[in-house]
Amino acid sequence: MLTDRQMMILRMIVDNYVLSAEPVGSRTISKQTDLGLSAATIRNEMADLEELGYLEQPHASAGRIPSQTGYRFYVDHLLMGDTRLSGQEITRIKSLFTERIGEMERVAQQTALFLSNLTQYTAVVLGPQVYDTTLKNLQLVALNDHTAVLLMVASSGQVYNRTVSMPEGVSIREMESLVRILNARLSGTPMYRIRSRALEEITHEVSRHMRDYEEAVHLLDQVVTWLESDKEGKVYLGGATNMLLQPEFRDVHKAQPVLTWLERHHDVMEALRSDESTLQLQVRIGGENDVQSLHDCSLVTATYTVGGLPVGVIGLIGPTRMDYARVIPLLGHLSKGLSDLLTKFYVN
Amino acid sequence: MLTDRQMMILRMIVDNYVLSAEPVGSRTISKQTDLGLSAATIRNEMADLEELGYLEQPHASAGRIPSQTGYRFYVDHLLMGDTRLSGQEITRIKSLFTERIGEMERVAQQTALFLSNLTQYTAVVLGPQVYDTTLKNLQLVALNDHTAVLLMVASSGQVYNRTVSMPEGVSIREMESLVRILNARLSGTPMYRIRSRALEEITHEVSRHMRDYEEAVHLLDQVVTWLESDKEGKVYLGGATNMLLQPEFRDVHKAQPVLTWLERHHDVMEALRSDESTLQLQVRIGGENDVQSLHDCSLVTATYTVGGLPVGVIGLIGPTRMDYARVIPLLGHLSKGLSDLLTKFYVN
DNA sequence: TGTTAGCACTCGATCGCATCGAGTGCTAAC
DNA sequence: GTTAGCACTCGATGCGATCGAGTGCTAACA
Repeated sequence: MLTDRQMMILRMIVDNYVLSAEPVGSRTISKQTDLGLSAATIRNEMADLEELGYLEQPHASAGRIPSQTGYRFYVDHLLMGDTRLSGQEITRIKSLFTERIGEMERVAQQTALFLSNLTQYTAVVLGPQVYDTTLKNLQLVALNDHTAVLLMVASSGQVYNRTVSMPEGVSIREMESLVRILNARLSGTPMYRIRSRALEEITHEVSRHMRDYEEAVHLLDQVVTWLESDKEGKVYLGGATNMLLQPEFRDVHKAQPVLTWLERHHDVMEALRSDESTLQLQVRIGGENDVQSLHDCSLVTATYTVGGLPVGVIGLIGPTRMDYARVIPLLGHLSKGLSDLLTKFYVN
Repeated sequence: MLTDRQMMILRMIVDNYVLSAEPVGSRTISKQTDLGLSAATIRNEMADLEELGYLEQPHASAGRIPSQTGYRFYVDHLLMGDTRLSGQEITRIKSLFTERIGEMERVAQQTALFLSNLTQYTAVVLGPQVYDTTLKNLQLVALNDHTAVLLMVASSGQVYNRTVSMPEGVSIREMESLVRILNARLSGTPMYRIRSRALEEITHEVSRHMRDYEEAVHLLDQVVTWLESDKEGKVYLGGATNMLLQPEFRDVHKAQPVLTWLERHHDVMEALRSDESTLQLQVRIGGENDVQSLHDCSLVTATYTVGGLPVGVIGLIGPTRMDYARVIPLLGHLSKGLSDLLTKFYVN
């Protein structure tokens, strides 16, 4: 186990390195500490800390930088209750969520921008995706004789739409009655049960309203398939180019894989969605990330909820040398605020 | 005016430079040309072309690179009918648009990805935005006692939604009847005329259904404001990080402004939307761009239409040294394909 | 036993300098 | 008008000297 002094030194090294991005020397620490310890003493401690695996030396005559385990220890044991947010920042966070809610989309996008502006890191917000949602409403709006828009509102307030063109032999009228039946019979049904209920109860009723039985079944199947299809949540990015501001990514070849990964929204979603079920705030440091491209990054994520159920994730991606002391409480407050806002709106 | 030979040399220099990103020397041209001209002759011509402003020399003992006017001349006079798309590529473009249309969004996003994959440049697609669209349908779907989703379908097939929370003293029922009235009275109305018609004809009818007259007027005003508010089209990017693949942007400080600009979707929209009304394909080379951050880039845009009316823009952003000979016909085909697809669906 | 001053040592960063080579401009000959 | 030849330019590359921040170790000290 580390002595108190070692912890203090480790902590100072991390704090310094986070700020400067340059290896921290013994003199620097010696000067900053108030327990008048000489550089030589610090050096001894630093050598010990390196042996224990908490520090690293980029090269023989350089200062020390925290190792991955060093950061891990810092995050797990040295940050307890250390919130480095100014009162001003906290009120700014709160005021962000006092606005009227407009579209869900806009809230998510704005949260991402806010986070990235405040931190100079890259923010990721996974749009709300509710698993045990039910079907609220289904509508068909005809655009012309052969095209219509199918609208679906979920109980979580999300709206999905797709354009459908009528197959030969099916009129818009028929399609409208199909949708009317579905709406009447299925509204309130959990999404994942839609198919079974549709097949059980509705098929024959639908076919009564349509001339072509084959087409009727086919069309019904298509609509149901769409309804139950994964409405993959969206990914909102803020400040992706902030990555380029970080000294460790000044080399294009370092930055490129990360930025490219960020463009693959599907992968991003997959990577973050896995943290969702544990309601905890998660910190993934460097190699702790499963994603290869993020091995030089850290990823801090928090889950936000509606009525206590996890529905989405907000997160920050930055270099391993991340300002955890700021980022962690920031995400904490923000996910709380977002949860409260959404809960107020979408829970009865 | 340039001689035929000068044009040929200019053309070869551009072609070479586009490929290699390195200044082109006289020997290179001399070898490639079949009219057995020696390097010295080419050198003379190149000196002339430089004096005329079509070429530049990065430094005294280097080869030549095209100047902005050089590119301009190349694009305007040397590319006529020169389509360097393989037959395979053309069929790939066509097949991209034979799929079923799902959501408009997906089409736009996929077009952007397709373009960026095919070119290694950054693709931008402005989602369809129709100006003289009419209101097709308005719906209110209640989520609970105090929250509902307001849906609007435009005649162009686009769907907009927003969450509304009931003010004190207004019930969901009342709101529903308000929306019903609006729907009955306004559907078919051009968007820009909604406010005047709403105020003229509807205000007093609405107030008959609501207890609180003040609230009624206020609510009506809010809904109308939302309806007529700019439904700003969306911006879809593809391969933004492709920018980093280009040698001219290997330096982070060169790439950063462009990538940051691309993140500001509103600015991107503004910059591209201006080209929309001219149905022509537009080429903006380097400094021809109004946007400062794009002074080292070229922007090629094409408009796509529905029923002959411009509704959106697709474009490519790359270094000034862009493969115009490929990019221009590519955008031409693609905008044509997109226009045809959308027209087939959305025009009766 | 823990702390500290002193000192030799290491190693990246920076600078100057020589070298190399692609490519030019110019001149003279064809 | 075209071309061979040649001196010249200038970025790129490589090498060695120098510099300095920071270390590890030893010996002295409290």
